[in-house]
Amino acid sequence: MKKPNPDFDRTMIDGAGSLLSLIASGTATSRAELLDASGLSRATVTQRLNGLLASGLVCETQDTLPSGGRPTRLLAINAASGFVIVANIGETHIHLAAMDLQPAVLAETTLPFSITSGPDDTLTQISDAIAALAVEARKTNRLFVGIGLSLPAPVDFKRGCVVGPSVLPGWDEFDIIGWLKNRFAVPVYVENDVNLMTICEHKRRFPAIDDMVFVKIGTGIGSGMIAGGRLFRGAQGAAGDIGHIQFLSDDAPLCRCGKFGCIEARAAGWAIARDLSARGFRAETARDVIDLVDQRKPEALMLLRAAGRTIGEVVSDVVSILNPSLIVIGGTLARGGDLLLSGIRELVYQRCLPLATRNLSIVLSTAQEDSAMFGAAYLILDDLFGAAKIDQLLERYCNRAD
Amino acid sequence: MKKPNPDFDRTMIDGAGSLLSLIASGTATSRAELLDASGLSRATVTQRLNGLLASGLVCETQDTLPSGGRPTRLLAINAASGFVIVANIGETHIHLAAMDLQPAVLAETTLPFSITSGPDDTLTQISDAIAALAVEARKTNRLFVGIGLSLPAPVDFKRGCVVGPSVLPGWDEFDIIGWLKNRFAVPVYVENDVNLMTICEHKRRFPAIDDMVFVKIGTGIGSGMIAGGRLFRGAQGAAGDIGHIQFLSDDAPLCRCGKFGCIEARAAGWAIARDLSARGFRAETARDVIDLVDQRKPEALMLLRAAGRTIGEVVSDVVSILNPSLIVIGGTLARGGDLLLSGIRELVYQRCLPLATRNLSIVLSTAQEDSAMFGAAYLILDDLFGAAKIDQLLERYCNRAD
DNA sequence: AATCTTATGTATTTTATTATACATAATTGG
DNA sequence: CCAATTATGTATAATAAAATACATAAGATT
Repeated sequence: MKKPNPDFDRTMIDGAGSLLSLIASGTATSRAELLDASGLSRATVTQRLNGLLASGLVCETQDTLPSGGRPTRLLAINAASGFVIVANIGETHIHLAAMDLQPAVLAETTLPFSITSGPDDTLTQISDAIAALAVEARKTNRLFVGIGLSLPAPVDFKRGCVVGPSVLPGWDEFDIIGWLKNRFAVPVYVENDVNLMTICEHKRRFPAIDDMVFVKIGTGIGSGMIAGGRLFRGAQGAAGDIGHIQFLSDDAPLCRCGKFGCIEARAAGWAIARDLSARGFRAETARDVIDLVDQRKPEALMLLRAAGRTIGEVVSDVVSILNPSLIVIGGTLARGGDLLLSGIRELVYQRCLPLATRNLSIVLSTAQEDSAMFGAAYLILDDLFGAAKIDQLLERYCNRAD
Repeated sequence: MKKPNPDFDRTMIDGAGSLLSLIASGTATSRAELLDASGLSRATVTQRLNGLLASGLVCETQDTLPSGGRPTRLLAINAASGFVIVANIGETHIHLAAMDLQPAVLAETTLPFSITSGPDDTLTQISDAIAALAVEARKTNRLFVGIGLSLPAPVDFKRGCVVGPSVLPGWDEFDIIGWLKNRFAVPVYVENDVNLMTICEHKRRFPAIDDMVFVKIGTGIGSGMIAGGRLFRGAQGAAGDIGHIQFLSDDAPLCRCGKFGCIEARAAGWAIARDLSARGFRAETARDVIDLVDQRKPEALMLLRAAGRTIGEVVSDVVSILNPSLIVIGGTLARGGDLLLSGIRELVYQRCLPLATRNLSIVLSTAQEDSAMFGAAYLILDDLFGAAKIDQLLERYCNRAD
């Protein structure tokens, strides 16, 4: 494999990190904007930008901006210059993908997975798959920039471990970042799947919105929050864990957490499936519920609508507390569409103060199955191309080019 | 009045803003730390720091740090070099204070106030009082750095106005910042009183805690949130407005907002006073309630305990959603101490997942009446001495020194 | 008091960046 | 095709900051 540019010398991109960050974040997409945003002089910007262009990390796009005179050439991160590998641990499978810096999928794999597997076995399997994907991705002379892992459990993002008892027995406090860094010399990120879906939804559809909440209603119920434009994780990474908010009533059902009356036990996929089973239907998962809804079974329609109202109670609490400008409803049950949404809207507009709902939208997610994986890619790229870490990344690009 | 230092020349502090910010934020308190934190060279730091010292803005403290050799001289913002004026609009009075940069009170005034006064009249009164305080404070040759206004209503911080219907009729959308800037050529900040109390509690007692919630339980109920070390305001500045979160029951009382079952109608000062009145006591305000509690009237004790549990229901929702590491309970009813606290703790530990309560503390506020005013001062100083605005502030110091 | 240690200031050289001015490039509109 | 217009690169002088090395300060230790 040839190097992308043999005339490349590492001194050419000394100090170019800030420019790279500006381009990556979309703050500056042209030379003129770069001059403005960086505060550097024309000569310096030209010199450093040439370094970045020679390194292959940055490229000029096809498009130009007409300006009345010579058109402005637009700059962008060269998506082909690197790749990330993300893995999403689901309830029955692990999906892995190598993605370029767009991020767009380059290659994928799926592994079988049992929730009872310990972290060591699972991470060994994942590592092998990562290694295979990396070999593939490297064939096009890309730099391996990072690994992202999505888990269906509360995650302490900074420490990179699952915290608290969860659906993943044996993972509590296990040092995932340490384990993976031992095998791969790249930055490793671990995050909860709902948080990653939140990031994906925010980056893709609502990048301009600073305060939003994503609610995932699938087999379980969870949420992620964007506060001031950034994911809000709370003290232990448990922020947004709304599934086990309770409200009591005469018929409060038993939740899988051991308490009575949690909204999960009232409105999550498994709870609706339970209620449908009691009425003689065959239903176990959120998907079964949606299948029955699609068949227009009246009982399923009724239960989903009721679930919407139940969830609406909690969403209205969230709105009162956080005052977001957008609520996005996702997860398998969100395929129920307006059936679910109307109940949520009903309760929110009934319960919240006018001030909080004045500019509030409540919409359905358009995210696909793979949104957690894209979220992981966004998370990695935003962090690595951010001002704080960009110089380390540049360093790694240089070492490769040697 | 003499200038603090006649040998002062504005070119001496060119570029010294970043150093000033580092000192103000406490990031660097010595020359060595300044060198480290700024990344500048020894010569540059010496030169700019000398400028700051000559300007009177920065001073060396009495204390030095023993180091084995020559002791390290510590640096600090010279609290005497400037002043802010803050005003707190309460239900019956407006308190004003001039404060130095510590912040510590230099002079105070109180004005009578009626909630029905319109913004124009009120601001005229406030302005006159500010002008008088400013004359006083300027006698010691200080620079007037900013004005802060605390309001008992939801505030859109960026726009500087009250939003939504509130206890302040006629103030909705009134441009307070514009009005005051018209009269005083200094930065003006407007914020909700509970948010300011939150800032005060955070800065004074828990500066190291990144995620906390302050709950004010007085005549009404409100809260403020620190998320990631910063005040979280939400989309319209209504974040933390938890007083009107409802939960239904057979005996849901009517709230002053017009809905049934809000926690305010169940557990705020006015609601307890209402219940005590129904039992033949004379009680109207939160203070009346606390007086009866102090007299150990069983009915008052019982109602306060019950209020604790009611508030605990909402606080447990807040904990589930935000995962803070600290809850601070303040406001007049917080004088009820453990009587109130135990009910809150009981519900939170009962309802929240162990992960969320593992490292959670729930404590009483120690804040005094004036905490909103100190909060306002902290808000002003943190913003003006922050990296983003420090150069403007320096500019103003220079113009004065001319 | 002499010595050690760490803090702090300063002079000098070297390097990096800016400012300025100008040259060149790539369009649009006539 | 030409002029107008805006984008972009580059040479040069001027400036700011860093690096280096050394000098001095102020306490602790002996």
